Amino acid sequence: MVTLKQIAEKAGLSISTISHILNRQSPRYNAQTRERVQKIAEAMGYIPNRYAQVIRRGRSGIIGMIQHAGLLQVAVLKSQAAARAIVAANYRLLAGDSEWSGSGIQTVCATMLDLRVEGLILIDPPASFPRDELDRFQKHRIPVVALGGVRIKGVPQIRVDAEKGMEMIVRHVAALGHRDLELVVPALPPRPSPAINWPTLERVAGFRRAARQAGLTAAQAKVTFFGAPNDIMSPYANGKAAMEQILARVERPRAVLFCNDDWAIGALAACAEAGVKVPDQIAITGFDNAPIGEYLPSPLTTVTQDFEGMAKAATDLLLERIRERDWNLEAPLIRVPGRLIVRRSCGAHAVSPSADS
Amino acid sequence: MVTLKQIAEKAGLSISTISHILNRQSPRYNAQTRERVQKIAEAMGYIPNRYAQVIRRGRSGIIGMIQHAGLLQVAVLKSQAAARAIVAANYRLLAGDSEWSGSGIQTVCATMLDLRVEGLILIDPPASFPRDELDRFQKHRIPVVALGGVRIKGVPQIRVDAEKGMEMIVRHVAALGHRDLELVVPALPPRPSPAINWPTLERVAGFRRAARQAGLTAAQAKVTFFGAPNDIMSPYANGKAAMEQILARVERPRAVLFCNDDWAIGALAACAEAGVKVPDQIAITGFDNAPIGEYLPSPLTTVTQDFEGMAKAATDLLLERIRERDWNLEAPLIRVPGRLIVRRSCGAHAVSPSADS
DNA sequence: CTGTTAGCGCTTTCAC
DNA sequence: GTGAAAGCGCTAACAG
Repeated sequence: MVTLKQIAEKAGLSISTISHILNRQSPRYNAQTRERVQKIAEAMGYIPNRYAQVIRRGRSGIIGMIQHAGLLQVAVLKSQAAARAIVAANYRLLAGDSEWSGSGIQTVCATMLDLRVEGLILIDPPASFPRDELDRFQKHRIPVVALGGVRIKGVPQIRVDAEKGMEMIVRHVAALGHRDLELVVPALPPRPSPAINWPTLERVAGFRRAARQAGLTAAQAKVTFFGAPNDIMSPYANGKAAMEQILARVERPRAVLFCNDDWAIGALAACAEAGVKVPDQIAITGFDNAPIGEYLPSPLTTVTQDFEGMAKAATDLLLERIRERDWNLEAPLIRVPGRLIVRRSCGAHAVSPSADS
Repeated sequence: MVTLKQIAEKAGLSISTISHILNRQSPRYNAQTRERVQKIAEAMGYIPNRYAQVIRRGRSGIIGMIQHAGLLQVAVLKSQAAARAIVAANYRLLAGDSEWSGSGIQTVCATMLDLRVEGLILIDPPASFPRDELDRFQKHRIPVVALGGVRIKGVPQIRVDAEKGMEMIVRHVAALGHRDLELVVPALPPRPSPAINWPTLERVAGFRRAARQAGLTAAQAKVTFFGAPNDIMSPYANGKAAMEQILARVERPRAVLFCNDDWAIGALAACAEAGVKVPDQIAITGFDNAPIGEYLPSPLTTVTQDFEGMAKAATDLLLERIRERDWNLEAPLIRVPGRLIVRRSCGAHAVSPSADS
C-alpha cells in the first residue's frame, strides 16, 4: 500500500506537506504544488491509512448499527434508512447482523468496540438483548439509541406509536361492521418487567380502548398471547400456528389482528390450507407494512411508518449525544404515529372498493 | 479508553510485558504476573486498540462482504451464512449493503478499502457492479470472490447450478402431465457479453433441454424475457406484471416457471387478483427456496441451495487467495447442485399428495 | 508556503 | 522473565 512517505519522496516534499494537501484539503499551499501532489497520489493509487488517521486523530468517525435482518423485511428497511442517515452525517457505517443470539451478538459487539464506534444504533432490539454488552458501551461512554424494538433502560428510543396504530386498525375494522375481534400478540416472558414498556402491551391497550369506544364488549375483543417469548426467528410459523388454533375453535372471530405482517402472512397460509376465505369469512390485518404485504393473494391491511424520518431522528439523537460528551442519562421514548393502509385482507373492499391506500 | 501504558503503570511493569501477556498470550511469563495483569486489565475494562494493532501488524484481519439486496430473503440467508464462515475463520467482518447509502456502491467500496479489508466477498453481485471498483481491489491485490450472482471476469464464483435446477423443475412439472410451459426470466442488457456467463441463460438452456427431453415442442416451452435489465429492486412488481401479461393472453400456458421465488410471489398475487386458481388452473414455480415460500396460500415449488456449504466454500476460496499472496488469475466458476422442493403451487398434490418436500 | 518534530497505542527485536 | 527502543502511517503544533 502506498504511504505518504512514498509520495513525499516522489514529489520531493515533506510528509507533512503531503498530509496537509491530501487529507486536510488545506488551501494554504501553492495551487501548482497541490495539483502536482494530487496527481502523483492519484497515479500511485494512494488511499489514506484510516488506522493511522484514527490513532492520531483520536476518533474513529464510525457509527455502529446492530440489527437482525433475518426474515423481516421491515428490519431491512429500517436499517437501510438508518444507514443513509449515518452516511449523510458524514460518518462511516459499521453494520453488524447478530442473529440476536448468544455468541452472535457478543462477536458483533466486540467488533463495534474494538473498532471504536463513536455511537451505536440498535434496530429493533429484542428484550433479550444482553444487558452486560450494553453496560460495556455505557462504561466507555459510547451512546446508544434504538430504532424500534423493545424499551431498554437508559437507551433512547424512537418507534412507532403502537397503541395509536392498533386503535386505527380496530376503528377501521369495527367500522366495516366486524364484531368479534381477536388480537394475537407474541407471548411475554413470565414476569415482564413493567419498567420495560413493551410495545406489545401498548398494542393490547390500544386494542382494548378502541374496542370499547366502538361499543364492543370484552368478549368481542379477545386478546391471545401466543408462542414462546422472544421468539423472533419464526414469525410465519407462529402466525400460522396461532391461526390454526383459532380456526379449530367452534366459534371463530370475524377478524383477527396481528402485531406484524409476518405473523399475518403465516395466518393467511393457515386460512388457505383450511379453505377459509379471507376476507369473506374472516378478516386479517397486519402491522408494519412489509413490502411483500401488497403482493399477497389477500393484500394486507396494515399500518406503515415513516422509516426515513424515524431513522433520521434516531441518528440525530445519537449525533447529539456523541457531540455533547457529557450526556445525561435521561433516555426519551419517542413515539411516532403510523398511518393506516387499507387493502383487501380486512374486507374493506367488500364495502368500499375505492378505499385502498 | 484504557491503554497498555495505564495498565503498565498500575502493575508496575513495562508496556511491552503487558502487551505480550494481554495480546499475544505468551506463555513465557510468570503465571502469577500473568494473572495479576489480566485481572487489572479486566478491572480497568481494557480493550486493545485495534487501530494501533493493525498499523503495527500490517494486516487488518478484516474480510469485507458486499450485498446488494433489500427485499430478497435469500440474499440475507447467504450473507448470514457467509458471515458465520468468516467469523469461524477468525476474521472480523465488515458488511456493506450497496443500497444502504446514497451513492451506494462507491461509498461501501471506499469503506472496504480504507479499512484495509484483506479480502472481499460479493453476495449475488449484479451485472451492473462497477468494473473500476473491482479493478481497484485487484490493483491493491485484495482478492475477491462471489457467492451467487452474475459471473464477473477475474472473480471466482460459487453458485447454484442454475441449468440443472431448471431441468429438475421442468422434469417434475412435465411428469405431472403439464404441457405448455412458459419460463419467465428477467431481461438481459441489449448486448449481453457472452463472456459473462449469465445464470439467466443457463436457466433458459436447462429449461429448453429438459423440455425437449420430455417431448415438448418448442411451442410448448416458451421463454419470455421480462422487465428492465438489472432491475433487482422490484421483484414482486415484475413478477406480477409478467403474470398479468400472461393471463391477458387468449391461450394461457399450463405452468409458468420463474427464476426466483420473489417473482413467483408477484405472480401468485396477479393470479389471485384475476381469480385464477393456482395450481388448478395454472401452475407456478419459483427458485431459491425463500423461507416465505412455504407460507404462501399456494406454497411454492422451488429449488433450494446449501447456503451454509456454499458460503463456507466461498470463504475457503477467499482465505486461500489471501494466504498465497501471489494468486494466479484463473477464476473458477463452481456450480453447486440444488435440490427440488415440491409444494402445492405446481399442482403436485392434485396428483400425489404425499410428494411434499 | 513548507518542513521539523513529537507523538497516537501498539508490536517486536534484542538486550539484560 | 522482563524491559528498552525503534517504528508502523499519519497528524498537528510550531518553527522557519
